[in-house]
Amino acid sequence: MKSEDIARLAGVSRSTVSRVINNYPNVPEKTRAKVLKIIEEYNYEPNTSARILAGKSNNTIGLFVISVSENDGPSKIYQSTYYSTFINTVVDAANTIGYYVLVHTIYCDKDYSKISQSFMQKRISGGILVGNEKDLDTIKKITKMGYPIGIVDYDFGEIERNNLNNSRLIVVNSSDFDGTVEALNHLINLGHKDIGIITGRMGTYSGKERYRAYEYTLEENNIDINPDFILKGEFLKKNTYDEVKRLINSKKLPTALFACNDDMAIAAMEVFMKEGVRVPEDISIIGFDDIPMASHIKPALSTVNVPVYDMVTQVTEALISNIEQGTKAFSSFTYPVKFVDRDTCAKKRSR
Amino acid sequence: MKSEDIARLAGVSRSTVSRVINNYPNVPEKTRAKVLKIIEEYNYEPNTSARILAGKSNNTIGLFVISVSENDGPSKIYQSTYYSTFINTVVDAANTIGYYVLVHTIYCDKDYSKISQSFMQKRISGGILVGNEKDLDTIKKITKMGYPIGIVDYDFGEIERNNLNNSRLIVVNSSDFDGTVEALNHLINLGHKDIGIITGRMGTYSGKERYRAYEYTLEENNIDINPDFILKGEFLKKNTYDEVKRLINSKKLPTALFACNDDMAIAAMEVFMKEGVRVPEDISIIGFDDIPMASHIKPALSTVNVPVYDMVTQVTEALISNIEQGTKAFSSFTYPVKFVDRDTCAKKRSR
DNA sequence: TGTTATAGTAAACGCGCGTTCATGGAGGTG
DNA sequence: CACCTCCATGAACGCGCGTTTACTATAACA
Repeated sequence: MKSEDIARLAGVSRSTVSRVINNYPNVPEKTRAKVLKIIEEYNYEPNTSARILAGKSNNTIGLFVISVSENDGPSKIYQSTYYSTFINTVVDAANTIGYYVLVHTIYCDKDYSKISQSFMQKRISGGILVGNEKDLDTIKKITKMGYPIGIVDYDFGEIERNNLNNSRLIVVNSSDFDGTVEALNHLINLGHKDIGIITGRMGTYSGKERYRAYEYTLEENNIDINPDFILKGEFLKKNTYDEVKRLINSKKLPTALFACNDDMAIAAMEVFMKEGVRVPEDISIIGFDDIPMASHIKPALSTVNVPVYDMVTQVTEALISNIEQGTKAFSSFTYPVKFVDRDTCAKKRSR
Repeated sequence: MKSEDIARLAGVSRSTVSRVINNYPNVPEKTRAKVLKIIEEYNYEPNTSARILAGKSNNTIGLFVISVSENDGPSKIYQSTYYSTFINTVVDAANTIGYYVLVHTIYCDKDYSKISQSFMQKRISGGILVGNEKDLDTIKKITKMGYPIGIVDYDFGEIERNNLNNSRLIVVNSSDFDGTVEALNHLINLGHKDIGIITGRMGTYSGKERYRAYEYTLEENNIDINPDFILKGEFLKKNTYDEVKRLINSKKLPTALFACNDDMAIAAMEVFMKEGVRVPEDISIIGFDDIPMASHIKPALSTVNVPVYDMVTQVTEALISNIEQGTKAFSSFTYPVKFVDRDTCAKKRSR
């Protein structure tokens, strides 16, 4: 069933059918109704490929979820729960406005080329980058071709430094620096001075920001940073276990630990509790993100709430708006985060 | 940049370029190399729409996540965590074999038409149905058009009853009946006779199967079913709270409760603990699915593990294999589930 | 050397639709 | 009644690529 068939059945020409489908004004109501009736009757749907080829937008955006290769089989699906919710939100927001979403998983340092490839092959109208390290070269390449992209969690400065101000770029961040400061101040107010950190991936913006805020806050409060208290994490539970074990076996334990995300905070708690270190009596813990599980574990995790849903909806809507209006300027949004105190923080006890 | 440009630059005709791209045998190695060099040099990527229009497969499958409309704003993303992991798994499995995935969210009873629409408009090679109630009419329609679809969790019987045996249909189920029987037998072996259930959505296969197993097992063990102990659930935490509260306020409490999924089990536990009913001392609880959170809450939830990752990977691979081979027969897979006893089951105490 | 098989390639058509341009007819005005 | 305007509509072209067909140069053979 193609538009030609509809035309024949309706006793008009293909052009008229096309005009009806695309809501052209200059077709009389009577003819329009006649054509619409046939379309309805035969369940006709125009072929998207042909439309795109003939110059129409394809109403499809690409979502690129950049994750870390795990190769742990089934566990993979657990690790990525956080990013999974991104997908749902983007799809929902886009579908609502009549856009389709083509989802890709990109593994860091491996298949960034899939991104520009998808743009060129599929002629998608725009893309959204979410997850770990976003490759600057890819971003440059895409924007240079004139395609719009939305990025969740990216360094504004990087945009200016690379003269990307006039690109069709949308960046949505959360105020991670402030959130981290707030969380750490809470620990300091409880009397803690020996405050450790499990860092995130330093190649990501939030990873850098959260660590930067850690250094800043401690310095601001005249607290020396103990290098032994800095655990190198990857935003994953995976290697957190070993790092925390090593911390426990070292000479001195901090009295508080700030983890750069909830997954690592939860992993740390598991190790502590298994090794007989009580939370929060012996050590206070704060996470970041406020994933659903944070409020369900015992003790409930104190953490920093990030409005992921709002951020992702925003980037999706802003992207589509950019697609339709063809804006050629960089725009950005920053969402406030909020420290949520639950049951993993306690006053420092004098030992 | 189109194939004509490549042809000109390589000093050959467009046909030769096409032959190179599509790996036709009858083009000498020298010419092939020359063309490939130009393609590489100019980063040429053939236009997918044009290829599809010219008769090529588009290597894209549609994923239709059927969920329940919530309209709870942000909470929506929490509710759907379970299905979100489906998306990731499908995308990963498909991408690995070189297929793209177009993701749609379908709300029950509302936009089933989006499914067939996507098939006709986008000319996707196949589709996967996941989530709540799958609309039989839609399935009939798609298969009648000759398109293959994979379904996770669907009644085999429905296939035969509707003469869909010769359709390109793939169904992947888990042995929910057996799993439920195993879980309930565990409760019975602990001495429980007053066993309640929070049902799932009865329009889904697993919802029906798990309830059927409940009736079967109790009858098999000569235990009368107390209608007051049957709570009507929807697989969501949402209305579970109220149902459980009502149960607590009624004359008699069961000594064990089987929830048709973990979300509802966890919701029930929350209510019980808030109302001073101890788990598992006062009431034993078992869930279904074994979502990540199940093992993290306190007390850790006893539940039935479903190999979601394997099932979803299977349906994706089977679908793509069907697409490429054009098999015209129904095929099905059933995955075993396994009861996992954690900390929410205890012997029945004599009161 | 003449003939036939063969490999390599170019030209042409079609995929389904959007769009432009030309045409014809209806209605209005002088 | 003649002329012009405007609106409805159909014919034709192009989007980029796959494929079929036909042609040409080369190799193989007698």
